[in-house]
Amino acid sequence: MVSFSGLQFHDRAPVYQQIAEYLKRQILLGTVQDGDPMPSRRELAAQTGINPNTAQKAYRLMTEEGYIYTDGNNGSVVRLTPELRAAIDEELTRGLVERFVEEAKQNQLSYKRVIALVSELWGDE
Amino acid sequence: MVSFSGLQFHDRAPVYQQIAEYLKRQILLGTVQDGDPMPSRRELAAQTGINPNTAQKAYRLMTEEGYIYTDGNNGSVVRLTPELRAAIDEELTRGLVERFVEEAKQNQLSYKRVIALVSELWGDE
DNA sequence: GCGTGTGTATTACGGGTATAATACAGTCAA
DNA sequence: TTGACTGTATTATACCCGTAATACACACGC
Repeated sequence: MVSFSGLQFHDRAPVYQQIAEYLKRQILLGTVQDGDPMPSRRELAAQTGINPNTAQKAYRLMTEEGYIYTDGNNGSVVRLTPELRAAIDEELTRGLVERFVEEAKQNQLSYKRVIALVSELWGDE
Repeated sequence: MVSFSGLQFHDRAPVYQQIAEYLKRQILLGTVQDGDPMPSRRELAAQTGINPNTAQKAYRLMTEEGYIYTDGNNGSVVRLTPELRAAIDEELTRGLVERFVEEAKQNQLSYKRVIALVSELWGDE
């Protein structure tokens, strides 16, 4: 059963999008695999403290994007193909860095300074 | 006269916030300096194709943040102190990188991979 | 059968954002 | 003085987001 107990919301994106993104992260981490059952709408809502309607909206989004499917009354299940996994990696990894680089350039930051700041702010490693 | 003709809006933030951020970028670039006159609300609205009320909202935000002040009926003027400039740099530079690093860590990206991706996607330089 | 849980749908409300249409008072040049 | 511009304010509408309260049909175990 896919768990959303570790999900912490922020206010920079709609809640239902954050839920979908959380699932994608779990997929990339290998925590969630093809065929894994999703909690019910009401259970997810209870886990995360949101409204069941918002949970339903998240499931609709994930269904539209192809990451889950719903079998009648038996709940929803994760669907994962190599293509979907590649799409997630593209969005969460390259897409993240692409948006950052674009914004950094828009702010006229130099490559050198960006690298220095990333190194400084990364902390350990 | 401060110009907003180069401003291109996106939909990830309210328009009035994007206007304020654009001014801050111009300040960091040195294009805008202390005492520079701002266009009128209606002129900014015409320049950028937005509603004068939204422009007014942006001016109110910039006034509250201290980057402009309004002299009665004579229009608004940019105010720039070393403290304000430092605050802008903190927000637009360090803040940007901080949010990126946080999100990258949340997605379990390694420091090494992030640096590699930034280098790859940066292009020239 | 009955209760519980399931997915799904509808309606309503509040808040934030943006637009739209005005309105008013002040300034200033013609 | 008149007209055009200025900043400022108000009201209305519309959309998205999230919550809230229901409602319905279906499936399953007791």
